[in-house]
Amino acid sequence: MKIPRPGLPVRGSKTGQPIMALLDLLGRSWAMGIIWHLYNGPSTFRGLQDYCESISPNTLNTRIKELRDCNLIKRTMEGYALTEYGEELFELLQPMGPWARNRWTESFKTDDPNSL
Amino acid sequence: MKIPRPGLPVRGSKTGQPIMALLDLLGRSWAMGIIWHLYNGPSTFRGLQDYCESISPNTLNTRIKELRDCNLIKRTMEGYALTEYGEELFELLQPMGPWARNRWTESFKTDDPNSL
DNA sequence: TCATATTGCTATTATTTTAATAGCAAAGCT
DNA sequence: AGCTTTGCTATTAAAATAATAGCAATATGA
Repeated sequence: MKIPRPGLPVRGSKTGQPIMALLDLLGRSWAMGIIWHLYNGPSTFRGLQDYCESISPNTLNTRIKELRDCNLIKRTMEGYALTEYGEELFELLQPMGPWARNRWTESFKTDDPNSL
Repeated sequence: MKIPRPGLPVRGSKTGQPIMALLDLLGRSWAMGIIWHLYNGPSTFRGLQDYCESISPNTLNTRIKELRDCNLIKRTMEGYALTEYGEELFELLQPMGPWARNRWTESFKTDDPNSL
């Protein structure tokens, strides 16, 4: 699949708006999970495989390549790690954790249809 | 594909941590794009099709169903719209727009390998 | 009332992604 | 020399998505 880049057309958007390219990139299987995991520290290829319980090496490889090409992760001596950009992005994603745990989970418990 | 739910195992995570379920849901083609678009206001099925330039009706349908089941969007008389939860989630996603435009785009212009 | 348009959707087929599995070369122990 | 770890590639199978056509229900307009 074509690697998205801000400024170039991507899957579903001919304008190349940076946000569309970013959503395309992050909306691929495991992309956000990899970023999420790497915030805990560098991880080897096989460490990532273990974390993403059902990813295939092909897919992981592809995703790694894409994320590297897009400046979000890099190789280090301890394995793959977030770049400074990757860390910034993670910090934007981070609030989703508490929101999912607290608010979103709660939405499944409501029987009041008006609240949706 | 199985619809993710906080507390149940999802693609790639047996623990069912809410964040994993959320990342699974959002990491499907067009899911974030649909949420992004609907923040501008309600949109019909065909309006969404136009927005997602290359989505197929099957996929759009599936995605709509998933997002509805997960309490992020709903049907209204003016078309599909974000629920209160969907709006909250969008607001968490929103900062990615400026970041993509300003910081991320900039990362592609750098020739200094040390900055990555 | 008859045609036309819009909407939400299904069906079918083709293409693209992803998963499952095996395995290999290089490097580092022991 | 044998064993492990690491980062992959190759092959095949399954699943997701796209492309395209089209339908039933409701509205609109002449």
